[in-house]
Amino acid sequence: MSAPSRPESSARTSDRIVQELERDIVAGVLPDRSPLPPERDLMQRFGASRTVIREAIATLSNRGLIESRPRFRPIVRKPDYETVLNSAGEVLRLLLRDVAGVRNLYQSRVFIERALVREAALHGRKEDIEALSAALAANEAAIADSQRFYRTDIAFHGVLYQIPHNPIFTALHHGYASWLAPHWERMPRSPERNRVNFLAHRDIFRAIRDRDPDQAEEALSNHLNAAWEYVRGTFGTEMG
Amino acid sequence: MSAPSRPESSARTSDRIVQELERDIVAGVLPDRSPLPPERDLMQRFGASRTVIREAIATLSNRGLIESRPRFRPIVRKPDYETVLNSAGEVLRLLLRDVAGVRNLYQSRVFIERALVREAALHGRKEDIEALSAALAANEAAIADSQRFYRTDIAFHGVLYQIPHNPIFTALHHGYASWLAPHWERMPRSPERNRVNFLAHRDIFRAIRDRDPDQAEEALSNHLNAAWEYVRGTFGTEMG
DNA sequence: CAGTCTTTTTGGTTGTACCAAAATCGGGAA
DNA sequence: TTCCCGATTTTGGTACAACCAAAAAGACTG
Repeated sequence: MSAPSRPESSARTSDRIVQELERDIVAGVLPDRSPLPPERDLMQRFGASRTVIREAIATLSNRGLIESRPRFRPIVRKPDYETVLNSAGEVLRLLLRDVAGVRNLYQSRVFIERALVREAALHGRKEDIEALSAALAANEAAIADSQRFYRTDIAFHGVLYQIPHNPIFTALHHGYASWLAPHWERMPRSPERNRVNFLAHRDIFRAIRDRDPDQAEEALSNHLNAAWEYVRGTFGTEMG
Repeated sequence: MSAPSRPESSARTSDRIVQELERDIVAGVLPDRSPLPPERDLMQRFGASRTVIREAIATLSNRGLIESRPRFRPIVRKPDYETVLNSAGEVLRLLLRDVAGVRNLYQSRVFIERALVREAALHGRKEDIEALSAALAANEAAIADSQRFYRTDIAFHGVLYQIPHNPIFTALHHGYASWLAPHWERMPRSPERNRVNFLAHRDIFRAIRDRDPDQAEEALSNHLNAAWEYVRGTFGTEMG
């Protein structure tokens, strides 16, 4: 176990190149947002064929360390937590084709947010509460405009993810939003429905403001579970 | 916004092949654990050059949909949540080179586990409590053997991640274990230290068994924060 | 039937070549 | 001079042919 159980036959040239370029990117030798050197330059630098170089580039692209639109020079992207979640998302999407996958993901979201509202109620700073209050106001102001309401809805929940001041949660929020979006966007919307959601948000906010974690958690649970029930119908077949 | 904002110049042949192979893998046409067809077969099937085929294979490999050891036939891997977390992990590792990254990750773990022990205390079933009890016993039995203690330690925490019965958390536990392992393994160990950790586990377990979520959460916080303080010293420089 | 040796298959890599689109350059028009 | 447009160069996308070494498969022998 403790032995280096990875013979790790790193005999693949492209892997070496990937590693080296990764180093350069995180170290800033290849600055963020700058274009990657041309493939023909890289093959000279690494003494490898273009095939190998392109393989390395493809790997970096899949990792999210470079943005490569089809006919353009790849752009270097210094990795952050968004990058991490994005690369996970590409595979995750395959698991969201059936309802079970969506349910698992949504359940995890509810679980996280329950903890987040507790955290907000117990340790949220004054600025956090104010940010929440502002997001709530924006949410209310958008009730008539379902398109805008959707965005302020996401933003309200987003504030919760910022309270721990941990970039992982910020990224996670964006992840949830983008992964669930395709399923959520087909949910029928209306000012009445928006109003219901706004009121739920208000309940959550008030519980947090009043420093009542149990109440906050319950309000959030009710809100998200109701939303789930609401979208259930939009799925094709049955579900658990 | 609502317009298909993705011109998505799908001019890349390999992308099409990737998609098609992905379909085959999730649909089971290419069974899990079976070897991928030889590259030369694939180039005939898709009417593309080997260059393109290999690019597609590289992409699938990076996504975790096939396991490709250097000189062997790639093995098809039907994606699950482990796959998702693994592919995230490859990028995440780059962010764990500095202490801030490790701290962020560890903080998130503490946050999750605090919620998990609450959940266990409030809604854990009898079997869950029993599993926890068994893991605790194994943990105690391994106090003298630091190597084995480490494993039972991870296993004890792992039980917590299984209580929500959501495969995402199971995968997340494996993720945390493997991502943090390189930093944790350099922590000095001793039977005395193991005993301290075991007692902390026992406190957590008792609080859960007694259905006291607040107590469970606090016991877990103490345990994990103490562990963090303990490994702080093993890092090179200062930290926040 | 087991174990060993030979042949075939297959992945890893290189090199070259061609095309089309992007980036660059340069000259002419305003 | 400045700006715009067209010609030229650069660069990414794809294809084909070939070679090597290791793996897999098959044949052969004890």
